[in-house]
Amino acid sequence: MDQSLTEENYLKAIYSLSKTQPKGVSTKSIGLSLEIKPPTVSDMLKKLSDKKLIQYALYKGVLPTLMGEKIALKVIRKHRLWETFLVEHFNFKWDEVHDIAEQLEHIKSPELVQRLDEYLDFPEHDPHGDPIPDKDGNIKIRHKRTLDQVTENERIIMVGVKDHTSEFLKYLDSIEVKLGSEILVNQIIEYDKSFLVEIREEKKKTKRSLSFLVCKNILVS
Amino acid sequence: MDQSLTEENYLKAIYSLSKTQPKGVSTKSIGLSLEIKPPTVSDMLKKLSDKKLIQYALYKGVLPTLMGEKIALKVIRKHRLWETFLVEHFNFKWDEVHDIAEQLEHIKSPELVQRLDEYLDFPEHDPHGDPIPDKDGNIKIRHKRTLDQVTENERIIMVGVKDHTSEFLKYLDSIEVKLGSEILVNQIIEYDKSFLVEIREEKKKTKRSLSFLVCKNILVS
DNA sequence: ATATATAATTAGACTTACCTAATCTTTTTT
DNA sequence: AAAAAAGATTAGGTAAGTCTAATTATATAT
Repeated sequence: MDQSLTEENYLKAIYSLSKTQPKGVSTKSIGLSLEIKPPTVSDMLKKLSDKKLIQYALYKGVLPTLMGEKIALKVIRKHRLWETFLVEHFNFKWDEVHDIAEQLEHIKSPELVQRLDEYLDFPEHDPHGDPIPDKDGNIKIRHKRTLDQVTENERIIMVGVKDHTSEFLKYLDSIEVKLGSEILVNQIIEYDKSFLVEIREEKKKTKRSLSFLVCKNILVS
Repeated sequence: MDQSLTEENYLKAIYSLSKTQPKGVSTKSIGLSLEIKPPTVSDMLKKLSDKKLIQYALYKGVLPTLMGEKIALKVIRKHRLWETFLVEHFNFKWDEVHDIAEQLEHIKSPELVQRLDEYLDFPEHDPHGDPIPDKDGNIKIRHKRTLDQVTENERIIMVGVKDHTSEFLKYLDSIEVKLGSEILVNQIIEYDKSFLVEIREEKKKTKRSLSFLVCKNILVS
């Protein structure tokens, strides 16, 4: 009945990749995402398919079944709840929690998840702005724009990141861009598509130049 | 450098058993404690011995080395800190936390343990009265009496349990005996060595009869 | 449309952690 | 002190999850 830690990781990866490969997730991309060689992935796909957790036909990409998706969402729920917990109660920074949550997400105890959710007062988003699935696996995927899609003179709010690496998150810290920051796009430089913006906090207003790559990884609404 | 989850469990079991088998822990008892068959235990003993985590000679009992003991104490520390956390902050009962802590104790993050310890304000005892090793692995093992060793008319304080099963803990709940309860031994019945006691709480005083077996599993000071 | 490149799978092997059956050692009993 | 019992180890095997090398299938490019 229960999945192994490894199976959970595969399902999570397949679920996430299916959002960008909706016609079927390739063996190769799963391997890249989990740092596992393709033949190993192939074996696991067979296994997950036998368990009816993914749809699989030889040489075609895979997609989670309803059951598989449900399991993936449970793991993602736990991951994001723990990240929220670590930041809100243990004073970790948003770039420090991923690896720990990667372990905590596999703790098996529905009761614990319930208490955690209550303790956090049923949060809807984790510290990176990602939505937290509810206990039935319902997730609100609001289709968000990235900052690079915003036009000149728009005023938007930073609501999430696409790149979750500690490197990127620390960079955002250094330029004082955080969830909830108000960003005014003053000018878009044609040449390199970089953005001149004004970041407005409580009292402070700061002018910054943001590269195209950085803009591509900032979610706004 | 790092131990596997399995190795950690063996070291923890060996450490604990060494307290009652100080001349050497038998293969059989390790197997019983971990519910693993002796030949499997033998294999692991060889492995742990190669890693210099236990002292081992064929057909003799084993004991942890300094390094092995240090690792065991780290795991025990995490287990007891998590149990404390679950009871104090997530409102679990003392009989519900063991299995969850059994999983949480293997989370690898020294930083997390440190924050957990701080969050709990550096507790010295877990919800069952067991001492929590400090971050250097120092543990205060106070040699405590069990209730059956107390003489008539003594007044003592309940400070721990020897039996950690949910069954026993729930029984104690049902008779309202908890850590810190004041117990007055009124009479010891010769025939079955049961104890007639008075349990004193804030306002209430309750008379109870406790069987010899129950007394054997209650630690007092 | 065929050749080439890319991707996926199969075949065979390794490690960890487990097992049973058989053997060897130590302890206990008579 | 020898026989019996208990305990520990060795031998050989299994399942999960990984790998490399070889093969097969699909996609791409002339």
